[in-house]
Amino acid sequence: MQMSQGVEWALHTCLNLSWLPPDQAVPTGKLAAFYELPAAYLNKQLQALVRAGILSSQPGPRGGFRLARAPEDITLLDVVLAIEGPDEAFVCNQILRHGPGGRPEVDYRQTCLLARGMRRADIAWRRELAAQTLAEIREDVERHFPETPRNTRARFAGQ
Amino acid sequence: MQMSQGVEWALHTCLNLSWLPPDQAVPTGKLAAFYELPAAYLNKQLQALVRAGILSSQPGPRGGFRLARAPEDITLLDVVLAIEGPDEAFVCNQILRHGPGGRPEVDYRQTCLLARGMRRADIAWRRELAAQTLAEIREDVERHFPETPRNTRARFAGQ
DNA sequence: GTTCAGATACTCGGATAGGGACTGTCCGAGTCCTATTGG
DNA sequence: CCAATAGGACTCGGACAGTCCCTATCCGAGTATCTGAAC
Repeated sequence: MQMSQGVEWALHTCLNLSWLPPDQAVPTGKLAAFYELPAAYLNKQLQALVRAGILSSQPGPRGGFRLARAPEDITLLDVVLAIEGPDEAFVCNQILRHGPGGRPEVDYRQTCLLARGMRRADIAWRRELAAQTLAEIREDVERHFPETPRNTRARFAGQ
Repeated sequence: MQMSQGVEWALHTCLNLSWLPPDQAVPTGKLAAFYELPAAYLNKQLQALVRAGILSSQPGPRGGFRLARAPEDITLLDVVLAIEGPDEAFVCNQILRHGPGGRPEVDYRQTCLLARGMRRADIAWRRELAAQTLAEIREDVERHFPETPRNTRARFAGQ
């Protein structure tokens, strides 16, 4: 099991956008050049973020992507779910239905205690991701690396 | 991101084995027939459990698989890691290294605050899985479905 | 000088190929059981 | 009757194809800007 690397791209890109003025749109090319990523593929991830309501897009000259809402209202879980989809990692295929005494009308995704145990872990994972907003991460970065905001703005302002 | 369905097979199989006397070995064919699973593919998953020290195998007639240690010493995390591998879901590819001011000698898997946030969630997930032992799950099942142990034993004893 | 229309260049969005991992299957190495034969 | 041996059947373990999703790319639809001319 391995998460798509698009998650990493999306997280860093959203964090970079959080340092820019809210009305500044950045096109895919500049966002990709920041980390030397393939622009067309990054664009695909950004589309998913737009569909999730995390980014807003604008076509044409002076167009690009910007944050659709405040960094305080964007959690790590929001970004991860936008890229990876809403389904949880462990999917219960209800093999108990094919076992001895299996009833077709029972929803074993709810009753199976193993599925419930896996769900408990998934909930803990989501709770931890939902507890971290983009604004908090940004503050942490500014505390540890004070020059990052200025460098980021300069990189996107240049040209 | 979706977990291999072999995890579900492995979990249920280990749980079934926990109801049998510790010296009873069950071959792949019977374990697969219990849930109508493809025997050869289930065997592949059981091999992984043997390599992880969760099951022990014995070839030849009267051979098969049995739990290698007590259900109290087998956690859900042990089974999941045996099938899925030890790596965590989010892998930090250190794209900060290719960004402005990226240093080749820095290990960004440790310093990147986004990677750290994702790691926090992964740790919470593993902590929750490690907190549930196979023995506790077994007791829960016996409490909710008292006839399950007898049915399981009968199914494996029959023939 | 101002305004309007056309052309242009730029950007997003979805549709289109390629590769790796999960899924599924098969056959060989090793082991235990059993039947037979000789004492 | 007992023991040894040879054969057979059974099981695990790793090696071999098929399929789906992630990766990567390209081109068309739409929009803001710029230029030029007309008023």
